[in-house]
Amino acid sequence: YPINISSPAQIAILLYDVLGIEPPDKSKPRGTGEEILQKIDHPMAEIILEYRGITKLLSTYIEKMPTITNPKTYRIHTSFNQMGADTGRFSSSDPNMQNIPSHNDEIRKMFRASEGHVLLSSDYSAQEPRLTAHMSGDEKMIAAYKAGKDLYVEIASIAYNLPYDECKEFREDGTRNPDGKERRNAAKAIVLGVCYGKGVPAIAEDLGVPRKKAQEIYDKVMVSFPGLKQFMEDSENMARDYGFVTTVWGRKRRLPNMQLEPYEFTYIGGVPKDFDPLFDDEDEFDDGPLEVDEATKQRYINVLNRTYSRKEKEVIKAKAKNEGILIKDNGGYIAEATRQCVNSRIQGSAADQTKLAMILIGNDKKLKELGFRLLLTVHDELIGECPKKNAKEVAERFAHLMVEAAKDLSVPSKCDVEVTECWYGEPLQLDE
DNA sequence: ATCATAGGCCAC
DNA sequence: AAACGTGGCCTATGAT
Ligand SMILES: [Mn+2]
Ligand SMILES: [Mn+2]
Repeated sequence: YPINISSPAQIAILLYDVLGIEPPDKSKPRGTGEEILQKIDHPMAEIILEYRGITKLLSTYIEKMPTITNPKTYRIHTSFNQMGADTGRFSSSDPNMQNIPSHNDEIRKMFRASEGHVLLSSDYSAQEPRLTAHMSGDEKMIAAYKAGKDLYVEIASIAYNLPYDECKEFREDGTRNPDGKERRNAAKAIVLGVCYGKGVPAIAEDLGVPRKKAQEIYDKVMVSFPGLKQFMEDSENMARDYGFVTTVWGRKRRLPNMQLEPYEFTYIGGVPKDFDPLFDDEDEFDDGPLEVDEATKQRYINVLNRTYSRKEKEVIKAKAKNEGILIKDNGGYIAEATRQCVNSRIQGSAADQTKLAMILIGNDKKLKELGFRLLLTVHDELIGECPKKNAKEVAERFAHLMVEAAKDLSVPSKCDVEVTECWYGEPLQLDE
């Protein structure tokens, strides 16, 4: 029988039914995602992965772009959606120019500066961690950035109890240190994971270390940077109290789910199971459904809070249903909102900074005189073009204004500028 | 044809 | 036993 290799459903039939392979991830018994296929030791899994990789690039980028270029200018015109993301970030669509593969030599060559011009791309270095350091006020984090240190290296050295230099990718003499790189990567994964609300088990999985080891590192990071832990708790409390969180520059993100009750109770049918209108002397029924009384709610809440297993919770809910009471569990929504609290403040502050930089750059007379024009924003990065001869002057001004966008913070900002012919291409030398 | 959803995957 | 945040676009699939 022919099968469609582009159909996840048909691939699942092939792998799990026809070939009888055991699903590596029990929570996704029919999954065919990249991580799952990598764990399957069968030539078919490898072939599917290869096919996916190629067709993704082919359909989304290589075949798509030529069909939407302006026939006269050969330019592509994207839409930047000012309110595209709830955090304050732009989104980009039709086409999305914020997810062009950056590690693929073939695709990046597609985008070039116009004749006689160069592309300038300036990327904030560690934008989000720096803003996290600022917002948290954590002395050690701030000190690390003030001293021009690499925070991830700093954290690795604390977590592993090793000198700073043992946690760097490169040694003083310029030779590589694979152990150092691994330590730094682990620290980076943990800091980012913490900021995004990742749990310890998932961090362990990422790092390929036992859960216990991941927990150790996690705890050490939290103890070493008390301001960070406080910042996370403050962010959650802000959202619980006010229903929103704010960024460094005052942008709000509403998170109403933080104010949900963990459980909501309603009578199925609007009245208790034993409700008898003939013997009910209160007229509450006319005003809508009856509310479950506090004592009953509390009884269920006490039982529910005694267990952490989803299965047992389901049993309790089923029992309640049998007694005519519907229990809505908001735990999942609250957990999600709790992760969004911290992340939104960080991501939103970064978006603010980048947008402020865009305003400074768009209003700058000098850049205008030098023929510079902003083309794209990719969250922590701005891309523009200018005449080749002005490249050096523009590059300096460009980066300066991006740093200037956040000048009164407790940590410095830093930008890396690249001047290229093609997007992500080989850096050009800037003479004169 | 157009729309909605799911699974999957690209970016930061 | 535990979803890591923010997006958009691809194909498949089933409904209108
Ligand atoms: Mn960056
Ligand atoms: Mn970037």
